Amino acid sequence: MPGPRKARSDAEANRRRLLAAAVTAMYREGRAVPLATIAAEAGVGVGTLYRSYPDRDALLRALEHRAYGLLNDLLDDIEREGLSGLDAIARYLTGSLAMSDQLVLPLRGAPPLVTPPAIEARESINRRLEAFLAAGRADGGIRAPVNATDLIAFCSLVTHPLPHGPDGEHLARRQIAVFLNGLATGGPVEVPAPPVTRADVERAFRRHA
Amino acid sequence: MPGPRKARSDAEANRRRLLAAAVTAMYREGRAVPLATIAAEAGVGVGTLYRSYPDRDALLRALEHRAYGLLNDLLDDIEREGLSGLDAIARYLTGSLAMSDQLVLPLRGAPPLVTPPAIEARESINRRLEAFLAAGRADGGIRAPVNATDLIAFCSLVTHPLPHGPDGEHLARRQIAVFLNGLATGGPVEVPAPPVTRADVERAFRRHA
DNA sequence: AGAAATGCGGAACAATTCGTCCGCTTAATC
DNA sequence: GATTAAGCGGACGAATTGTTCCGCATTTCT
Repeated sequence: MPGPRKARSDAEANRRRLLAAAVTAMYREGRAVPLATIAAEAGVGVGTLYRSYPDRDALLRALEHRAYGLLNDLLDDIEREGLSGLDAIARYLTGSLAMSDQLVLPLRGAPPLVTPPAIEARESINRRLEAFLAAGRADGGIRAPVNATDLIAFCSLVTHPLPHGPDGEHLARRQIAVFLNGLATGGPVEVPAPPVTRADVERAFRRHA
Repeated sequence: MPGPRKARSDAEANRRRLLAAAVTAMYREGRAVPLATIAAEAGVGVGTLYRSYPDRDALLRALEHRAYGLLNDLLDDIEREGLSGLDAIARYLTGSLAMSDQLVLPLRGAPPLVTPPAIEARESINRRLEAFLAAGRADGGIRAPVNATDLIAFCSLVTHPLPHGPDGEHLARRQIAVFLNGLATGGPVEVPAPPVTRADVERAFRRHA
């Protein structure tokens, strides 16, 4: 019996190129970028794109999965360097920022993947960030009672494509710095519910054109 | 000579309905929502939409303009209440969050409007926030050397549509609280340039699928 | 090298979305 | 109420984007 032949090596290379092109094109033109553009920039035909990723969702899922891999790699590096507490978190945030063009789109928008590996990847990130927080609270570097979810939310915000100009990154670093300062203090982590009620908003809304 | 007749009153009402529908639909389905959907939800025909806003850009410009109006109204309220310093900023951020579904889309993406009224509106916001910051530094409530641009950037981030679920708003309030804590402290507002170099990113990127 | 199957490209077709145009409705005016 | 023109709706052709399909190139294996 002629067992199943090994997969062709060019297929995987193409998938890699497609993901890279997808992330770049989406970062540049938004999620709605035509799939044909992605294929062209990856240097492959549309057929190749559709074979690996039957629809846009499949592509986005693959990007999400890849983003988890990148973040876990970053955490590997941080742990390997022996960082913990606030330093580790600072490193995590700046590291995420540095590769924000690879992470941004996949991690916002559609509901998160519920496949076992994706769940495990998210839990890994969560677990490791919680460990940094616990260490920071132990050594006094972190006093605010935040949790890993808060960190991830902030990270997701600050790595978003920034308004305009190349000062975007500079601005993002300032945001990170203020956030880290906030973590270091013991102030409240909850702000009162919006003093502006829904009714107020609608009044203003009607007042205005 | 029969002078020019007064404009019909239904036209402006339709424009208002269109803007409201646009902001809602875009918040729900993203910027790329078909214009026909917006028209349908506003209860008007597409022709009416195109008459007032010849293309998508014109619509987005109108939304941006409206967003500036809403923010300046909010600042009016805050000043009328006699708030200043950190309190005023807290109010500004939570107030913006409360109407984030009205602000979000217009203020991100395309380059900002350069028409005189838009410029004046932005300068007004900037000026008033700088005044809050100055007051806060004077009364000691704010020690971080941030500027109005930093505030606006944070606001723009935190009012973005939140990942999922109705805890989104709760999460956003926690972000605001940490940010305010950060403002209150005198820590550095700059974090070192990313310790992860571009080369590192690309290595990780290649290592991963 | 030759055979077999895997994967590729991109033309062709289908589905959306855009934006225009024109006959009809309705508000403004007398 | 009659007149007038601004404004409305929505069908329709154009343009863009999504998806399939199949002949051909490439890789793997003998």
